[in-house]
Amino acid sequence: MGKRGKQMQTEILSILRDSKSPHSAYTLLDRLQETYPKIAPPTVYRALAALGERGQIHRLESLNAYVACQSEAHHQTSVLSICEDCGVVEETFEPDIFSRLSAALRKSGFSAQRHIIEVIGICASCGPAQAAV
Amino acid sequence: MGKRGKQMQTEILSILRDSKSPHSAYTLLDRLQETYPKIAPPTVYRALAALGERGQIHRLESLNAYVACQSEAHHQTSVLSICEDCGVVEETFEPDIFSRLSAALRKSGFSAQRHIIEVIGICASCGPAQAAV
DNA sequence: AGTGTAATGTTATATTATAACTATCAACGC
DNA sequence: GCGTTGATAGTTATAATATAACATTACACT
Repeated sequence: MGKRGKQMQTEILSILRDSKSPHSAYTLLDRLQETYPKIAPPTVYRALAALGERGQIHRLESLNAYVACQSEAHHQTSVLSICEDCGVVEETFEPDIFSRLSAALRKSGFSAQRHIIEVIGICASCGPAQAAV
Repeated sequence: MGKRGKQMQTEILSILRDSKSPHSAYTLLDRLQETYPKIAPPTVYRALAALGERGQIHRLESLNAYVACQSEAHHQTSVLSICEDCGVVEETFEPDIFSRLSAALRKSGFSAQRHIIEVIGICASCGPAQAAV
């Protein structure tokens, strides 16, 4: 890995960590171009791929967008909850659910390799309790 | 809903039902164009949206692709397992998992509205047991 | 027929992602 | 040092997915 690649990964990670809402690859590209005017999409996608492989970011498949991993234990599969209202994404660890899921599928001979769990809803801050305040 | 819309939905549903693997919107567009040479992407996306609302198809968020719902009970949320090898998608119903998931998130004040569960792995037909045959 | 509304058609374009090729650079043997 | 090699990064172009915006048609009601 060259210097430039690392640099981009660090920048992207820090942008993602500064916001709890997801960013698309092109939002990141725009942000990076403020500093590095000439970078192109493949640079961003390469950095995202490397960060993803190390478990430092998660891709939200339902949004085509990316968030920083909120845990120290990267590579632990997590549930991503997405607030429809404010866009905040939270990460929850429910290892039980993943093992039950794998077990259920194994009954029909399916061998699970990767789980995607995303839940769309309304977060605590945006929920009805808060609407009344 | 006009006649044409229904027609497209029926065609799409029948294409999806004829194959256990997912189709992208543009694959469907190509297929439909064999019969209706002039249709454009919005026609396909409108039909997919209507089918989705009625629970007759599922969108695979991780693949940007669509499959027919395999159950009679549409709108029951399901687990979609995707074989990395042959591409077959199976639908499994695990209501327990969804309720546990909602319950877990509710603890932190999140109110779940829609669950996306996709599991990538190797199906029974492609698995190691079969590789040996 | 005339009017209003919803569905459909059409054109254009936005958004997301990757292929394919070129250039750079660092490590290594000579 | 010098060329060779292999990996990384840059560049250009384009593929793939999705929707905005507006025009047209069909249809229900009077």
